[in-house]
Amino acid sequence: MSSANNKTRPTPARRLRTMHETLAQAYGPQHWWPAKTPFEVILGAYLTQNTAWKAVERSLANLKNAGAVTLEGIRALPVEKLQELIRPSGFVTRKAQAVKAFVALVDEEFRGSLARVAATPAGPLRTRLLGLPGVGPETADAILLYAFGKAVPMADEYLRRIVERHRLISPAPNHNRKGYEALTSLTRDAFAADSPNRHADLYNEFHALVVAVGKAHCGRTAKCGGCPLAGDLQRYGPKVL
DNA sequence: CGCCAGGCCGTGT
DNA sequence: ACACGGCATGGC
Repeated sequence: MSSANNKTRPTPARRLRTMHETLAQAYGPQHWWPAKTPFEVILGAYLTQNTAWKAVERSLANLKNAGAVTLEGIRALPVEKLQELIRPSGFVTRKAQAVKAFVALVDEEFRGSLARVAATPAGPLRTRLLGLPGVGPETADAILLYAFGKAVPMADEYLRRIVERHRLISPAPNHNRKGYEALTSLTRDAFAADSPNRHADLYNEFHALVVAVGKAHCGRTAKCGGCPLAGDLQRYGPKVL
């Protein structure tokens, strides 16, 4: 046997489901995504790529002042002006072009209607989004889940760290596409026993809680002191990193 | 003043 | 397939 308590150790999916409850107790309802409209969610999803949310807030404030938190607002904006407005969140060349490309997709393939985009089934829509420049799996899933309410689990750097540090999955290949899918697959498994009509809400809340705990405790170096999940790690994990 | 943030992409092996 | 830098900017 590899360890003394193998028999009583829950499956990784079970542990993750329990961690969701622990986080929900610790942090309460998160009311995600922090945005008023689906399009604002989408803009935030682009802008927050490898960027602190605080910086995204300043960019969104700039866009609001310019009346550009709408499809038509972005359409009317020259890319140079768009770059200027989103400058606080960095990677402006790429992000401005990427946002323009999203609007172009809506215009050219959905006749300018975000509602028509939202009405598209999650699978095909995910493929379309992944075909856009500046949209990887996480951005695509954030849009599907938080802008359009699809029952799509999402993962991020924080979840990867939590899952790795708690040894829920093997040390794993770094960062690549396969690693991301392992995380979303594990998340699906974690909530598989829950009613399907609750999955969208559960995925929504779970990721929001992961970010909440992640910001406080799951930086590049772990800050496990005071972490609500420390008990789980102590009980089942080999050691705190 | 360095490190880093709610990733993605191109290039090299 | 997978590792590795670069990408821009501002907070702490």
